[in-house]
Amino acid sequence: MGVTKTEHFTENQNQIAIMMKALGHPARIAIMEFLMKSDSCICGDIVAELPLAQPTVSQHLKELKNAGLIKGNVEGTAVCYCIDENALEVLQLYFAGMSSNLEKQRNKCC
Amino acid sequence: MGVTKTEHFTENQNQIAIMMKALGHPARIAIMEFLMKSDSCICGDIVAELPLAQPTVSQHLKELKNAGLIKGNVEGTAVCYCIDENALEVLQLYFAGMSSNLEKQRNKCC
DNA sequence: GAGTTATATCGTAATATTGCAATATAAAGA
DNA sequence: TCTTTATATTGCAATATTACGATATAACTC
Repeated sequence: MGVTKTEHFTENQNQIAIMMKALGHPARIAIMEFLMKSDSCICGDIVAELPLAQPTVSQHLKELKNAGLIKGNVEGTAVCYCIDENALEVLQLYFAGMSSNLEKQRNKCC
Repeated sequence: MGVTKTEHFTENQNQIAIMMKALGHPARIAIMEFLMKSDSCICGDIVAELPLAQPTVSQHLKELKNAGLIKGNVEGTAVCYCIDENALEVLQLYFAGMSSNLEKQRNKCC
């Protein structure tokens, strides 16, 4: 097989999984951290920063964009990529909710 | 090729990516949510809950465990899986840090 | 328009993931 | 010990991901 059975899970579970999957690669984590720390969001600067070829970086950017984690603005010949704050908030709230939920249930088993 | 170039990224970036990757599948998100919501952490109950065959669920549990997100306790013939609170806290703090960082940098570009 | 610069897409090889049937293992009970 | 029950492992087919050279596209500059 090799096909994920997305249809058996809730829309929310699939949505979270898609975002997590996009973040499940060190290059894409590095891109997110670069966009967060740096003043620049120019694609060329990301390519220069990462130890990967330009087509590879372009592909990683595309995946982050498809997952809704970043957005891209064309500026002349350059493209400016930025973190989508809404997406990040979804993730932040998801994990905050999980953590506080765990707190309540402590020592229930194991 | 097809091999992730982990050696070019920081240990922290790789560690975060490993955990995110493990959560990058709806079945594994469903498992985490089940372990969070339910009183049970018995493997058999997870298998019963998920729309996947037992070997498939076993494999997903293994991946979550390898990523450090859950821990397993043998209890007779059953195995009790629980969320590793430390791992979840790492993720929660990671996203909280990102969110607050973004807040500061709002409207810098794009 | 020709050349330059920045980014995306195509094509492809190497490798990884997903899912499950079949089977193995390991503990509990008869 | 034999059987049952619960979980893990193996093996394999289908598919997805990763990386990059080659090439395409698209917007500036002259």
